[in-house]
Amino acid sequence: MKLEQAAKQLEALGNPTRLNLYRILVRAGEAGRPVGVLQESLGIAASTLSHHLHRLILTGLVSQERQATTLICRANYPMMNDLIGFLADECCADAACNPAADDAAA
Amino acid sequence: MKLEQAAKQLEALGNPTRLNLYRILVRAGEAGRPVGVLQESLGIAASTLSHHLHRLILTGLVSQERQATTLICRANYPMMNDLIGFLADECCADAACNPAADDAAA
DNA sequence: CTGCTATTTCGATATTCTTCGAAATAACCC
DNA sequence: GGGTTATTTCGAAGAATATCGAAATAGCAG
Repeated sequence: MKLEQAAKQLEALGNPTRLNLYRILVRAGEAGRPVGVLQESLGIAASTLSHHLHRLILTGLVSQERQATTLICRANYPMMNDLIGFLADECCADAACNPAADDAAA
Repeated sequence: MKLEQAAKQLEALGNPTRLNLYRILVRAGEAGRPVGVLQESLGIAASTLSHHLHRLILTGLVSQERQATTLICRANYPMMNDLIGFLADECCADAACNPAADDAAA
């Protein structure tokens, strides 16, 4: 079941607009970014941005928090780390790129 | 430009069938797997598998080598490591998930 | 409650993806 | 060359995606 989730997250990041968006959020750190600021940064229609944000939120890669009328978006770092961990585990599971992982692969 | 390539690779992995396929290849290690074996493992039409393999090959995540009539497919580990590196760099660029990366982010 | 700003939802369109079977190609054996 | 197995390319159908503008909602200020 983990594979399905990983695929969804990878798919979410596998679109240039969303990857760019996600990168901005990652670099924004804890402060996050309001939707409006993201829209100006990306130069796309508000509805398009909303659509992409929704997809990222569905996979758990991004979270939102209301502050009055504006919505602050933040990257969900633990989720990203899980995803990187999944890829790394697959990659090194059979010691192909890291001989030291041999034992763990069993 | 790196972002475009990363997005393409993430998109390639962001499909359950392809992610599964890629995982099999990753776990197969240096030995790789013939296309026919992959087809049986995945239980999909040969033409469908060929299509997915083509996409993975286009992104550089998978390579092929002929051995007589069969084609051996292998995961391209360095490419995977690059991709993981890209994600990790974005993730830790602003020290949000790893305080020690502060300096590198400047 | 009225108005204002921020954001989402709706509806629509063009593009891309996924999947398959049938036919074509590749490499070998005899 | 003829036959056999392995794999790809072709052609097509249905589903999903990306994008936008217009209209609807959310939250606050008076």
